[in-house]
Amino acid sequence: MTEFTQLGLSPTTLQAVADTGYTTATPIQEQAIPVALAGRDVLGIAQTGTGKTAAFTLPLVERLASGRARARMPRAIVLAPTRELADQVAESFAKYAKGTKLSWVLLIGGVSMGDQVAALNKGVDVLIATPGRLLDLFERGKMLLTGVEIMVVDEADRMLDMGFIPDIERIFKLTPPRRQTLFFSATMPPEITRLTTAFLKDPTRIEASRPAMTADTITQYLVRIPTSDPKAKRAALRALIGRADVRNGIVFCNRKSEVDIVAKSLKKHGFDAAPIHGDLDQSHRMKTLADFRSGALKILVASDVAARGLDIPDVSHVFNYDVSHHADDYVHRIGRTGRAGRLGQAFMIVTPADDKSLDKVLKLIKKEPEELVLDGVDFDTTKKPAQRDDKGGRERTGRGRARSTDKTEQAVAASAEIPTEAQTAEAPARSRSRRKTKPEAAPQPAVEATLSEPVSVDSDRPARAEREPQLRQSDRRGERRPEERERTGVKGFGDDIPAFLRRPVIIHG
DNA sequence: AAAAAAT
Repeated sequence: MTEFTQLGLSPTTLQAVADTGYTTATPIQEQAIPVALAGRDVLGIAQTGTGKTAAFTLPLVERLASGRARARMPRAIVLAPTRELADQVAESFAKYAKGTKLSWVLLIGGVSMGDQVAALNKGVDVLIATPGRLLDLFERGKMLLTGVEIMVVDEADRMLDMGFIPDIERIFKLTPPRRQTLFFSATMPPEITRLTTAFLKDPTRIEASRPAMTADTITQYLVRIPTSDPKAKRAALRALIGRADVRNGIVFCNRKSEVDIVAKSLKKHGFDAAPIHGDLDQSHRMKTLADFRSGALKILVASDVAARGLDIPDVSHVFNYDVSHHADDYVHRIGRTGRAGRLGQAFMIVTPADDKSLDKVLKLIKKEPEELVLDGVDFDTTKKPAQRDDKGGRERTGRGRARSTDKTEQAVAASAEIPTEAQTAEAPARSRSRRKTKPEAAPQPAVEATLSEPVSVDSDRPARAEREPQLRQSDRRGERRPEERERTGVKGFGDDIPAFLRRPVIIHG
């Protein structure tokens, strides 16, 4: 166990760390911080949740604290793949740089350039950016990158997935070769290796990967349904979400349009749900995420924008409404639960059309998720309501036993019952696709241990720090619209980034 | 089959 005090940080920085309540450094922090403080390049192989963000923010603050930026000449760049991730880095700066005179600005798309340009003109030490907006501003002549002393690349493999590598390469070339580079990636595909070979100088390689695939704090379940009918899938989803032990959760869909539909449907059925994906405007995305973090929103319906990296405190459940087409996305999705040693559950709704994607997922996770049978959910959406066998409540997929799919309450109530082995053994809905997985693996009795009293969203949630972050030099928004700093439910703030983005958030990596 | 990110 290494304390932050042993890492060579200055008293000012240590005070900022102490103010966050952290005392012990994570492995990646322990290894990366001394190397970065010494001015050397770092190649960090680390996932989200390892303390990565602080591992580069702290040395950055420390090394830049003494100097001062000139107009349009930033001294450091942090590149992140998504706007939300960039914002999280900014939150990290708000915490760790508060004892210094450092200034920084968030350069992301979806918000007006005015404030960003003004900050650049005034002179800002650190650019925290997504590649597109950074290059856009550069091309407009709003900055020079020849004064960059340190460049940080976060989640490089995800940037690769998103086609950002040419942009990253270009930004590298715009900065002086003698800069220090801190480069982070969860995996090292060849293209990323090539990049590090080209742009890092004798880097210290630090690996702090978490246990390879899926954490064993996550229990994975698989729910097979006999049809791809969206109505049936939504009915199954409601049955799962309605379970008593769902404190909060994320529902992942493969398409943005599906995210909207599912969120709307859930709301219609009385669930506290809201959508998030890349087509929603930035302020809306931020607000939804803030609500979800604070516990004001229970169910987040998301595209893969929320699969990785986002600093969402532990959720109790992840629901894969669609099976990911890419297996690694599945791993990232379910990694939103079971964090920090807590227990989490992940469910995957599988239709016959998903066999191919499912195979890839199963191969990657090298596990056989338990098959959960939804009692009392009718998947035959073509038939009229019929009587329900309340005594047993055990008929399953109702191929011939139709009930209306909108009888959510029935579905939910029934699904909370624990299927017995006898019941799971011959679920008719499964027979068709089970051969795709290991046929010899007997289905397990599912989720027995997980049923519990209903838990309110707000219970057992730590009180959020009330401390208002300091007004920064670059926080022109705050200067101009001070009233927004007080509120969290800001609507219609247009191009301004609202104050809730500035509140303290749990730090991770 | 998709999502993300500059507009």
